[in-house]
Amino acid sequence: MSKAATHRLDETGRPTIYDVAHRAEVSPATVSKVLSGVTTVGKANAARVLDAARALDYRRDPLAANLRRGRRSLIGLIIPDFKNPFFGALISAIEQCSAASEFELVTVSSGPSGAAEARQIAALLDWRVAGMIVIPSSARFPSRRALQSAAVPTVLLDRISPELPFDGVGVDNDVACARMVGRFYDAGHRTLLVAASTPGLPNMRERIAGTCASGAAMPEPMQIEVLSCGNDLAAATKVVADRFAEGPQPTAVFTLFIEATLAVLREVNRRGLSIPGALSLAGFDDFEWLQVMHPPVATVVQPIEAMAVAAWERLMQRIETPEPAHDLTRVPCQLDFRSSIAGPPSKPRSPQSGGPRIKPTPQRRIS
Amino acid sequence: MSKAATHRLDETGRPTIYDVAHRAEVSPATVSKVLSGVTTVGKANAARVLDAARALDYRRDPLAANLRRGRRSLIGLIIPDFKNPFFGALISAIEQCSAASEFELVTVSSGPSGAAEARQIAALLDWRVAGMIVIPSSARFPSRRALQSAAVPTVLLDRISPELPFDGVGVDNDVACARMVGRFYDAGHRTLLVAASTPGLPNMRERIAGTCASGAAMPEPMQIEVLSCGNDLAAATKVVADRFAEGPQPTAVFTLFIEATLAVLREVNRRGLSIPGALSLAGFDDFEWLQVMHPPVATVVQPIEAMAVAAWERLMQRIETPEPAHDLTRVPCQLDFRSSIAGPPSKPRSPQSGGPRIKPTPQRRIS
DNA sequence: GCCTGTGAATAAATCGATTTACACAATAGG
DNA sequence: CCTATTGTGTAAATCGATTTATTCACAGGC
Repeated sequence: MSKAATHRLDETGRPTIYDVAHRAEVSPATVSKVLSGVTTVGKANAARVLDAARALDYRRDPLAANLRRGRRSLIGLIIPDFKNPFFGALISAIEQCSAASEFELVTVSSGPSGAAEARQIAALLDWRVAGMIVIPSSARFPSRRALQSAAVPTVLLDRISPELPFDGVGVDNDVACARMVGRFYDAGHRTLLVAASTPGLPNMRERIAGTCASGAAMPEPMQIEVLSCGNDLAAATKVVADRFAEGPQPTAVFTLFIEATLAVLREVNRRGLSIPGALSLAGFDDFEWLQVMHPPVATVVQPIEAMAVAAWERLMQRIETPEPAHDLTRVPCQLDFRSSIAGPPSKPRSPQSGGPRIKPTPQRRIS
Repeated sequence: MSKAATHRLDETGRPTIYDVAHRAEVSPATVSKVLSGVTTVGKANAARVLDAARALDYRRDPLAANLRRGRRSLIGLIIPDFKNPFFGALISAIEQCSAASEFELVTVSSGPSGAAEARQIAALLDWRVAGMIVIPSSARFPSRRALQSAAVPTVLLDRISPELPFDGVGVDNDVACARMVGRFYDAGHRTLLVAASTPGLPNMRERIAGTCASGAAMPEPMQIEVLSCGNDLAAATKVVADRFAEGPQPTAVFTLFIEATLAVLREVNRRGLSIPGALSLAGFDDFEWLQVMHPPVATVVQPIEAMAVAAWERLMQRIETPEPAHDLTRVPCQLDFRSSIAGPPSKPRSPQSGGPRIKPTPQRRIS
């Protein structure tokens, strides 16, 4: 009682549970019970507490509440890079899941190179998050030990691998790539240049594997060349430029990450190549601007919403049942075959001349 | 002592300050002092505490620490939309500032429509953040009262207005737009279509005002038409399409937000217009993909890094000196004049013909 | 009438750190 | 030699909530 009285006076003005208790003429314990929905409280008292809380505009201090109770009310989300709108869309979708739940979402980034990953995970563990969704920055995932020993429910997202001892949600990279390769094949291509990032990311490995396997399995096996383009746009631009300058001119390119797509478009521009006349192009990851290119670029469309929902639900499961199973969920990608893929130039030509023109095929999206 | 002993056994394994104290054979108070850098501790004891902390891999619980001490160690950042890479880059830059400081950054979004703004701000206030950086979702900014009465140091970013009682950091929208208008004028344009979002956002108002004022101030005043395109891509696409279908064919378009730029590019595509032959185009906000368009699109480049640094420094100032001044900082934009701006078509044509057409098939700049 | 069981409410302990107030020793000053 | 001062260290209170253990009243069973 004196606690409430003194407190009410010296603090900046936020009411505490003691103030509410005082006004409702009950004990702080009763207030706590009412506010957290315990049923062993009389109807009359519950109503008085609710009134008092409303009247004082009381909001519980999550610091104190979380400190006392074991389980915490935060979910941590770690993404590699805020600048990549694919991750942005993922955050957005996960945030929507969290808004409908009792948890609050905290998003931090590990930096494109993953330098901050361990630090950020440690910080989130310090805050005693109830669970984490992580897009790992590398296949080795050095923070795994910390996460395991902290026994925090964790779901890996997008870059998942069966070797890591966590639940995971990703897309069917191999299948999607295989289907895109099939499209190149059907259009008549027998050679394909694949622009990958530094292999080592699990999803990238799957994409490369799916692409190569599919190409090799064709009735007339394709000749597939994989290019390691690094992680960022600058590196990819250089690698792509070098490849176009040196090797035999590619007639079909499949870019496995968005920076590579940009890099190829730059090079195509620089050389004045025509798409799909001289070069057919398809890319992983879809963005609106790819549809306003000339011609629109065919892409593998990742099911962002479905990934977010799957990851969230899996995490909620693990929080309720903390058995450390590790299941991998695969969400199927869509392919959007736009007019950037056509047949190869009928004859080998000099790079400048372009190739045969075909009229743009109507856009269609298949599941 | 018994506290430490019991604790060490039943808990999941995180050492507390009592464990460290026990191991270093000092009191918890001493440990706390050493760890927070108080100097009134003997060298020998300090060293022992540090050793013990390292040996136990002790990490302080920020919940307990923040609960006890008045000031908190979190900075809240509220942005409208994670999907917009401009905001993504801003988050990234601010995160770098925070990494070099003692504060941790928590980023949440208010949703493109701002529906969640009040809720998110209230939640951050519950967590007793030390300060906030907010990109308001509307000019009215209904949360201002809550922020003021909580007396939390706050810096508004990007969408700032002298009417709001907070410090603010933004760009020189009017100047940048005026300069871009000058470029159109110099190229020979005397009419200009301006694609704005729903006016009401302070930055958008400034852009419109700067554009109109500059156009009117030219030796031969320009005729400027402002189009309200809504907030999202779908709305902008429709408004732009309607305008191109009905009015006199525009020969120069200045898009004041990125969705409008995309919408215009879509429409240009659909109609097979040539840029800059039939239509000159410039846009606010720069992204890498705008450079791989045909031709590359001229843009106003916002100084993202500088904005982040300015906002961070201003916030740090306000946290140290909590006087509720409200200063507005303006960071200058750069203009990147790319080849999407040229002279207007030499003769006016009928709306149906829409100026010179090019084939919808890709046509690169042949060097 | 007495004992037991149940529902409702509270006092007090607790989470893990910080801070205040005080104790104790060593040094300095007179 | 005694007191004031300074430098170090600790016991205990505290932040604001939750939870445990306990009290109290009342109803039912024998």
